[in-house]
Amino acid sequence: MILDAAEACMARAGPAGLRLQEVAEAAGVSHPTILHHFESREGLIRAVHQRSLGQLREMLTAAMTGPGASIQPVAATFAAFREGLAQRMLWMLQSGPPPAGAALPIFEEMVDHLHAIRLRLARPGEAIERDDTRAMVHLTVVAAFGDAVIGQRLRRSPTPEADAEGARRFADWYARLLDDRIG
Amino acid sequence: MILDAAEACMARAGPAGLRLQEVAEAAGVSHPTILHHFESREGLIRAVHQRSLGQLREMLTAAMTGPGASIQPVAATFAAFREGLAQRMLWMLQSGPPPAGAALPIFEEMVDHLHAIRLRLARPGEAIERDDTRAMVHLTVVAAFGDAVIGQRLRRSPTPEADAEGARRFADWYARLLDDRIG
DNA sequence: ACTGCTATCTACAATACTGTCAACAGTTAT
DNA sequence: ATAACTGTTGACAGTATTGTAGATAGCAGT
Repeated sequence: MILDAAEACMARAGPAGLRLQEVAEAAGVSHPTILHHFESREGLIRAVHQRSLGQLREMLTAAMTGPGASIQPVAATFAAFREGLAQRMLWMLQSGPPPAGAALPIFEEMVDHLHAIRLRLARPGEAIERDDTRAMVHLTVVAAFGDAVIGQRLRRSPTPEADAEGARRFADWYARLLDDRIG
Repeated sequence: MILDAAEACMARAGPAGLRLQEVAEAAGVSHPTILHHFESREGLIRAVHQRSLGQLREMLTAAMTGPGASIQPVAATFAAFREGLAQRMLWMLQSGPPPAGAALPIFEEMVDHLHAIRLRLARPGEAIERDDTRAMVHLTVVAAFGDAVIGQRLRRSPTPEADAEGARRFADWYARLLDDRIG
């Protein structure tokens, strides 16, 4: 699939470093074939982003609606960002302004979701601020994103496996931190 | 200055999108002059990263050794990342493997610094885990990085000024969250 | 069978980009 | 003054990259 090949090439140098010849070779076609399907180099990049946007929504929705109140969803969010979501968001950011609206709706859904949980768990008379919930979700997203992008450089793990384990432990630690704040 | 021009050009498309002609024009010189000083395009990019590395260390040290136990340093860290530190780290990440060691020492210093504060504030008999401190610093760095890169897209601020204000409020909120955990 | 459509290819054109070269000016040392 | 060195430049070479054109093959509908 050409889009997969394009993503693989972007992994090396980002959207600006994408080369049609390279994508073509990776996809096992000639480069005019790519131009035939996507109009231009820019069109190919747009198509990659379009697909990424759908995957972003899918992965975050799955993470959010999983079992558990906080630990599980937070761990799933961190995992999703590590498994390519962060890189795709990065590529979209680096390709100029977002295609209108883009990722905001899913973020608002996450806020709604967590706020409902907090209201359900609240002790009678306890005030639950929506801004507070929004900040929690914001922190979770930026931390998951940041950890996916630079986390590996801060951990001094010798192997990728050890790094993945360290990332899991950090996500769990963070989930408990959030839990203390929620409960 | 050529390095400033190179950074300005990178701001558009990252290291992979850097064009010597473009840098030359921005710097007011011809492109062979750049090659004369930096050997090659790669050499120019390396030089930019070398300088960025020094600035990174400088900014984080300044943020860390500022007044206050937690609120001020955390706010300063977030501000530093927003003022270009995050973008420079991103460029370094996108230019292949780091030049050996690179940013780790400053991270360890931050852990030491915060851990000393925690030990000083600890009630007698209270156990302070170093791994816990490390996780706090890790969270602070990845969150500051993440907020600098994607924070603007999550806030729906109409103007850059409003966004900056929102970022400040979020940094304060986070600093208080950390304070509760420390104190 | 013929027509039109789609996907694909090879070959090519036009441009963009990096890096080299020889020349030139300014500065410093002898 | 002259030589050497440094920083700069325009012109150029070689290659890479995007995009175009025409030819070809497969396939569906008539």
